[in-house]
Amino acid sequence: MARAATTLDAFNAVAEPRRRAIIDVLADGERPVNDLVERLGMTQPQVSKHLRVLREVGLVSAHADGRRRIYRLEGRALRPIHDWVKEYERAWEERFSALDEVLAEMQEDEGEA
Amino acid sequence: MARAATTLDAFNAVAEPRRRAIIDVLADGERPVNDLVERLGMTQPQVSKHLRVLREVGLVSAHADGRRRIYRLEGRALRPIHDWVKEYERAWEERFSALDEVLAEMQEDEGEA
DNA sequence: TTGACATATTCCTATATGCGTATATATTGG
DNA sequence: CCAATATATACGCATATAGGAATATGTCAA
Repeated sequence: MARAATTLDAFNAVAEPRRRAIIDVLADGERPVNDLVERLGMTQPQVSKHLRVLREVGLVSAHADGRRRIYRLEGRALRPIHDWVKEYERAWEERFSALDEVLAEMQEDEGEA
Repeated sequence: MARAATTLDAFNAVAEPRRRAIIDVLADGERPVNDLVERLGMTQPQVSKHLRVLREVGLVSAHADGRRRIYRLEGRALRPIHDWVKEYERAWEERFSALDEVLAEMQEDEGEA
């Protein structure tokens, strides 16, 4: 078996640094392909191919504007990643002392009840 | 060129679902390899190989305990992922929609007036 | 229609993968 | 030392990749 497809989910799509770079640029607003090409210094086919992957996992959407295609970030597709990794946030937030952790958990339990 | 190495960074290491599963189990506390094997229903070599990848990106550490090796989660290696994805959090928190933001600001201004 | 522009797709190749199976490398108990 | 246990590594395989180059598709302008 080979590695999972990049188009399997956001985790795989986003593992590629160039695709994260594209996402970061699109975070400032929608852009045509050529803008990304210039801004990122990658070749046009590469950008188009990366955009295809991002489209297939729902991370970007596109609409036509004349002969151009405007790409827009669909940030909510990043949510599964955020939700998963957030669980581990306290691992590096040392302000969560042992006591704080207990208190936080107690509050969480209350919230769930 | 092929895909980036899974050991390149946490993004790539974590793209594999089985490795996330290992991380999720280790979140409850350190465990020897065999525990992971039983708990996750994967073969022992597979677990060892996934652990190797996780070790190489600093996501887990290991120490010997007799003939066993106890693996521990190093959650702070997930921080780059968290930091990156957190930037996009408001994309799905609809309470931060553009309109809501404007309305909230107007109300704040009224209150101050 | 023709040509220029914008984007997508195809073909090629080297490469790293994840899994299975088999085997190597500790470490312990007797 | 030997056998048993625990883990790591090696080998073979099918597969999907990222990049480059070339080309196809689509759209506008005159």
